[in-house]
Amino acid sequence: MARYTIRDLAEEFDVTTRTMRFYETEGLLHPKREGQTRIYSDKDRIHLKLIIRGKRLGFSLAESKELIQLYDPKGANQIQLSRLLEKIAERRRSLMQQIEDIRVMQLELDDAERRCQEALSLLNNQDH
Amino acid sequence: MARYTIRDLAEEFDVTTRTMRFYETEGLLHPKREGQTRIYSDKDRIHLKLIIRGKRLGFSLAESKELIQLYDPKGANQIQLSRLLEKIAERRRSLMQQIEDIRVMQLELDDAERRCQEALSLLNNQDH
DNA sequence: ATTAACGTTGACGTTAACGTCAACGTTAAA
DNA sequence: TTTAACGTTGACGTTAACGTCAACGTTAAT
Repeated sequence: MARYTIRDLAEEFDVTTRTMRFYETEGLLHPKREGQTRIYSDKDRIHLKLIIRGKRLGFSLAESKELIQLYDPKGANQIQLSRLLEKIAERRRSLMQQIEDIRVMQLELDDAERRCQEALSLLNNQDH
Repeated sequence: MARYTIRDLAEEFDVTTRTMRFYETEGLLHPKREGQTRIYSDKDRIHLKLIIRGKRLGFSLAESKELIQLYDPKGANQIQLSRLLEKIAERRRSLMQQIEDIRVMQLELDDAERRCQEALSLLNNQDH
């Protein structure tokens, strides 16, 4: 089992230590303590990675918290498990929507780039 | 040229009229006026669509504003055009990162679903 | 022994992206 | 004609996700 300081993980994932402590008060990380000092495990590291990736995909911290819970369904009862499965399906739909959004946006970037290039060559022709 | 009221577009894109006015003060929409009343064009509608899609992809309003500007590079000078091309490239990188994030997250959802199903069948076996 | 680097808590500030509410004008139907 | 539905501006409130700062403790090197 690896041991990380708050700074180790903060630097690895390019967040501040303040952010790490904030995630803890929000129930997203659960480091152990040695005296006052926080000690993070591999599990905490994985959770942090999920949070960061979630952020890149536009998820809120509350949503990332749900994602983390999906990761570890031990101790859930039948009702909770069904709800988890629903959330998984919901997440899948959201991701598929995002893929479609990205596809469309890429096409639009193609257009935008073409228009930019055209405008540029127009300017260059005027120069000479 | 189509004409839309604030409510038309608000309902179509499921935002409030307050939000539409807010986007205007932020320089993202530019409806014409008839008296006091706002009249939105097809162009405004496209802009709103870009904003909404941007939000689904986790972009801020400031970023969506940039996207809108990419759409319409007329009147930009050479320096601005180069910067636009840079932004386009930057957006592409961001989108590719998102696709990779989605791919990984889908694999993790596969895992999570499997674990949920396993936990469920365990519970069902205990029942009987 | 004293600095420097790192850790802690707690209180308060900040920004984005709206929501809420009051006070008002315009048009359309009953 | 008055009430209902829709529009407006302006001021202020709210939430998420941190940043900033003060005041303090611990360890490690000079």
